[in-house]
Amino acid sequence: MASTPEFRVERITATGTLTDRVFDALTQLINGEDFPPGARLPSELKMAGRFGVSRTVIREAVSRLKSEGLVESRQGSGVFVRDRNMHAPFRINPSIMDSIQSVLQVVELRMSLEGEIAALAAKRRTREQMAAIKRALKQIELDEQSGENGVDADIVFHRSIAEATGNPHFLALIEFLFNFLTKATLITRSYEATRAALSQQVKEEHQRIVDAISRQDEQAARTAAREHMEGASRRLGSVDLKRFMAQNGYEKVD
Amino acid sequence: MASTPEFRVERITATGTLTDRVFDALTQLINGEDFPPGARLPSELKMAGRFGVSRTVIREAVSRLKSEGLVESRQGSGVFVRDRNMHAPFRINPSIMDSIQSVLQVVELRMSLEGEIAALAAKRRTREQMAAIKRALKQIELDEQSGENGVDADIVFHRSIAEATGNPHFLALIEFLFNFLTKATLITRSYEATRAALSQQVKEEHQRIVDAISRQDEQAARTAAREHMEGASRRLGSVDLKRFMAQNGYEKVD
DNA sequence: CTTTGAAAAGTTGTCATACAAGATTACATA
DNA sequence: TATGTAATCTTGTATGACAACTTTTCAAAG
Repeated sequence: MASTPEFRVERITATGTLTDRVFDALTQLINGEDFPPGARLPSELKMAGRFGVSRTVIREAVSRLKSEGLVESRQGSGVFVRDRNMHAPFRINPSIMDSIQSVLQVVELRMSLEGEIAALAAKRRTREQMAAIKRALKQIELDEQSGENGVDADIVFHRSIAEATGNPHFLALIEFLFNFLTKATLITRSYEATRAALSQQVKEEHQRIVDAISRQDEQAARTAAREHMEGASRRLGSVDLKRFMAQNGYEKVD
Repeated sequence: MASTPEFRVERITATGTLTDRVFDALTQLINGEDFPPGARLPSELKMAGRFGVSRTVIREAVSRLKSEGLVESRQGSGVFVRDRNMHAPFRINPSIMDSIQSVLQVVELRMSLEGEIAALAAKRRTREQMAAIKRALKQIELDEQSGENGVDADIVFHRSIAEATGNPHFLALIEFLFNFLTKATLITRSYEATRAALSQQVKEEHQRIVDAISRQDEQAARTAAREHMEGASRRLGSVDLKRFMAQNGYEKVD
């Protein structure tokens, strides 16, 4: 019975399209106290009035809120804040990828996962999955010999292991993290390519993972994967990531 | 110099608003071969013509594509498919949460993380963070005594541990997973509440985690957290999740 | 023939208006 | 008081217009 709560039109972002700004403002209001879960947003017409924009802009902003899972709209009734639930996606703000430390934090997340993934893969892999893993490992060598940078093959390799867990969420999450780390990985590999010794090191790390999974030794697989990741992290830390990112068109901080 | 590639208007979803359908169709086209990264989508006017809808609908669909990180638009120039990068969010389709197995897969993901989180927390926690963890543990007991279901306090507890890792991504990811598992957790706790022995069991599991973190024993923390999660998983598996979800208004499969 | 520069055309961003479709509210009537 | 229907409100969609910006075209200058 309570009427639509009043809300402050505060702090409209100064940059970007009007839709961007309204979206940001509404996101703030929803994440704040102004519109708790279940609350109804003011009508599009009212919001247009308050924000001083057209209904078109409001609708596009709301459309994005829907996409983010923050609200849901019911024709004839209104737009309602979703009950803080399972529709909100997991995001990593790309603009944080501007420091070595930030990248390493994502690497650390991946590292944690790779260990568990390897262990689960060791426990559950089928014969077919094992074959796929070995194929992927072989492909890495082939790529190396033919002068490819090896990133794609590397991703296929780790993905084949994630698939062997039998849990699709591991695969999905790993792929998501790859999106962030692809370029960083490329760094490492190309860096390594200039040093045969290091490349050999990586090869051995890979082989240890595969062997452990092959003989279904959970603990060894976890350890091998973790060591591989730690090695990657160490190698990554030794290049000037910041300069690399600038050269490769990474986005600036907002 | 190549002209805008032709595209098939295929398989427009049969349900939902026009915006939903166009969004789905465009998503398919982008994920397929039709619009590779870097490609420019046809102009909004052309798409409106092809799909047989107004430009309004196209714009709202594109607005959602932007929100998903699939495309970016440049005024005066066009809408371009982003090259596979870091803007795509990680999602778990809520509609898969309809079977016990699916829920357990998410639980397994969380389980893997909790172990690593506990280990990292043991390694890095500050004195302040340790105090926060102990406060959170105490709050769980208080809530239990005052008859609360304890879910909120439980979340705060695990969150305080994730914070102690010093890596914000762990916290963000754990919170994301909580969104899926909150109700499932509630199940377990309320189930446990009816059995003092089980509740005691959980209390001991919690205590072991805290102790290990307190004395900065990485391995013990990992083991304790993993055992706690395995226990939760076991307890979760023993209730009729499907019926519970139906009673608690979980969404139906689309 | 090449370069230059400005007009023309194309595209996204924003506004305004209108009506359709569904939901809610108000109110007259039984 | 209960009921059903009209009035009203809200979101969904369509259309037309113009602003802001980019790309293309093409004629004039060198």
